[in-house]
Amino acid sequence: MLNPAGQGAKTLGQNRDDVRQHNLSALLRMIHQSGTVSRSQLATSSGLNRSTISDLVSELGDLGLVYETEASATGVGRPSLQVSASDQVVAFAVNTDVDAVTVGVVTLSGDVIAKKRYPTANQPTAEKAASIAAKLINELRADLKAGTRIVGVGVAVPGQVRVVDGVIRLAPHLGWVEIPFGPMLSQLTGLPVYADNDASLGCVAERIYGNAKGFTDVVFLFAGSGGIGGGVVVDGVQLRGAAGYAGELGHVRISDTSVKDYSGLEGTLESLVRRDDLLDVFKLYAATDDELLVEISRTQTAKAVKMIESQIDNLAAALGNFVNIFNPQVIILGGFIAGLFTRDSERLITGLRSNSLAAANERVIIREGGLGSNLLMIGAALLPFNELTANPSTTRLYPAKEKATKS
Amino acid sequence: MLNPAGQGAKTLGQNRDDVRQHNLSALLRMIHQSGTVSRSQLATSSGLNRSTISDLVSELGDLGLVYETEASATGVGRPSLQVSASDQVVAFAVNTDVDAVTVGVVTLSGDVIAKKRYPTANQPTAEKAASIAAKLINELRADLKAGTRIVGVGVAVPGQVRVVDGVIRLAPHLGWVEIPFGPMLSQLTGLPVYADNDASLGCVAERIYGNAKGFTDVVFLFAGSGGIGGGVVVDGVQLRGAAGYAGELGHVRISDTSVKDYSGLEGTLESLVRRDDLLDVFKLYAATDDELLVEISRTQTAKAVKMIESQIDNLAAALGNFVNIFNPQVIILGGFIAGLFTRDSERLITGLRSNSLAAANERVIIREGGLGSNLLMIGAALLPFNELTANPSTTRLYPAKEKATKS
DNA sequence: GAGGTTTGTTGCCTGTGACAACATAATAGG
DNA sequence: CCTATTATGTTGTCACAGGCAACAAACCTC
Repeated sequence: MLNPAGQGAKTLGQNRDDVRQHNLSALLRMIHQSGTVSRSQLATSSGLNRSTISDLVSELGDLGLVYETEASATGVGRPSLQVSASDQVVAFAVNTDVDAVTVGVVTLSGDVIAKKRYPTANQPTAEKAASIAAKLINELRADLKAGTRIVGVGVAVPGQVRVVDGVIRLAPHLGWVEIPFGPMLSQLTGLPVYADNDASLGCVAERIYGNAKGFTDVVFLFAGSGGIGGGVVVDGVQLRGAAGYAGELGHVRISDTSVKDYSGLEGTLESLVRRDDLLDVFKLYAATDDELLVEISRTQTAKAVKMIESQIDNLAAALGNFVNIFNPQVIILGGFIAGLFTRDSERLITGLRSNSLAAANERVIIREGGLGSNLLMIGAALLPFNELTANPSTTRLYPAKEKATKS
Repeated sequence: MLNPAGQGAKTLGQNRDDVRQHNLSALLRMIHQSGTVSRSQLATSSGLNRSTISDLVSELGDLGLVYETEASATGVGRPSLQVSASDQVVAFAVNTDVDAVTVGVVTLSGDVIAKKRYPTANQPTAEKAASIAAKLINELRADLKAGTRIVGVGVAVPGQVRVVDGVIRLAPHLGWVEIPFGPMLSQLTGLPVYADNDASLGCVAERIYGNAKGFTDVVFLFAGSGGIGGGVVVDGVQLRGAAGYAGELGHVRISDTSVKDYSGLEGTLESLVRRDDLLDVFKLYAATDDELLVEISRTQTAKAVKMIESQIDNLAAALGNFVNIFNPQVIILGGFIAGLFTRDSERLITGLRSNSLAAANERVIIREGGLGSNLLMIGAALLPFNELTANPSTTRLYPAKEKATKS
């Protein structure tokens, strides 16, 4: 069919062929997002006929993307076949951070089956990071079971990424400017590489697998050692903006102060809610996220309490803005700001209410993230998987071993 | 076909029937948005075959929604038939404001063919406003040419509207709280009534007919006597949020000050960029928008200049936030803030740049709105027209005259 | 007026999903 | 244990939408 012109249209493709592709894509997406679904469930939630589902699923099976198993009977009637996403189809997930490059292997069924972290002394240069990532990918690729097929590589970057071509425009903590990271890594690995902002990917991951599962309007805020990043899902679709830089929620100005954040902007959320400030009052010079969370939850020092309260108030002001702007169903907090929320959720909620319109804030749910340390692996892998689910029958897959070897 | 599950999916409708409906809808939307298009243009931009276009357009013609005219030849080859949206199909547009209720008649072809303004002494109650609107609608309906068919009524409200059922949750300037305005007006007129926030509708109108035409990512900011409203289009789709309250850009906090806006929120854009403050320094007690714009552009008083500069700086801070959040292609300014922009565009742009990330702001275009006083009429009429374009063959149309009368 | 070009029209064809009938596998109840 | 009921998978047929090719029509250029 044909996309509605002007309204979110990209291509106005033809019709006859596209119906089939569209339905294949929709089914594969459902299966991917659920991991395992029964055929009958696919039929009811898609509205397609049983016979059509049968036909489409078998085509996905022929493509090696899904497989069917007989279900243990659960109720009256003939038990429906269970359709599962293949775990023979994988994507590599890459996260380039200040202190390490991490690469994981994620299956289409949603599991992180391998992960390697390569610590770096200081911020690596982009060339260094790319070669580390390529090395880890090749190692992990060699360890894959024979028959495994690779969709591609997804990269989660703490900075602004031009999504169309994988160029990193600016990653302040890494000191990277205008780096064609996607093409570089693609050349080194021979695989298609997709890149996006880390927090945006985290948001989508939380929406599909985490604590925002089932919601269509999500605001995600993640605070790490490298400042505060954000991601937004609007009506089930990731907010990207004209060039893919949308969702920079940490750099939203909420105050007149001239304190600068890591990107040089004044009075922003990121400049006022700082991990380092907390470490200072706790007199810690370095700490893991877990240690910091413990400290936030138990401290009673007047000075520390005051700092925490001030950060909660600033966070509340920013969240109020996001509620006015997006009217989300759920706000997901990750990193140490989740600790601020659990420390004094009432203060945060009160502050949020006083900074936003009642109509918009009355039903908002605030939650911690649910994916923990696998967040960015799962998020980054969604990039190649989205390519696959969009075009199930035409996306090229790559073999586990580059050259034929006896195994 | 089938909407991609989870990704912006509402209903997962069937397939076979829907293709036709979908294509009809897409064509009608193209025709509606362009006013007049050639068949060959429809074919190329939709990707459908000539013969299919012919078939679909003739069906739209049978439905009385479009008509074809022979084109004057423009180049080589047989001239393509021009397809135009019917001006026999109309919608009523209603705007309830502090000092008046305005009702217009807008054709599917995009023209405002009639408009009546009914001034009110103070803020009207909702009942009063509904009965005025109904009275004006009935008067305008009686004047319609025989054969005209009515799609419905669209209402633009300065406040938060629950879009699904047309309930006005809060319209601070009007003093309305929890008013089922849509159902009220529907009962009085016997027509389907749709309602939405005025600025959101203005944004969509500017995108389709005004200075944001052709862009997919738009931020719209409108400042009137009743504060500052906003609307956003993301990837060609209006930002609505979970319940339809999204886009309240005027209530975004950008400062620590405790100045309150009309909704009681502190330090927001609306509290800092105020029409009344400008009137004060100009020593005007009341002024039309045009008078105010003239004053803004020509004043040289030190006090007034300072006020204008301060407002520009605050506006720039807010726009910087929106650029970081949405990464839009274009920002449209309406009302007196458009005057701030033309007064000193350089200051505004400099301020915007210092408040946003370079990657996101480097290509942003700032413009005034292009629809003038018809903005809200065109915007409100889009609500019923969207219903029609979504379901061209099933939407019920209403006759101009309620009862058969000899004419 | 002839040739080239673009578009509308017509009849036929293909692919896709719906549908109905039947087969299969479970539960429920006696 | 057998039958009735329910829900699902499978198969063959059918309807329908859009593609396609051939032809006709309307324009331009020379």
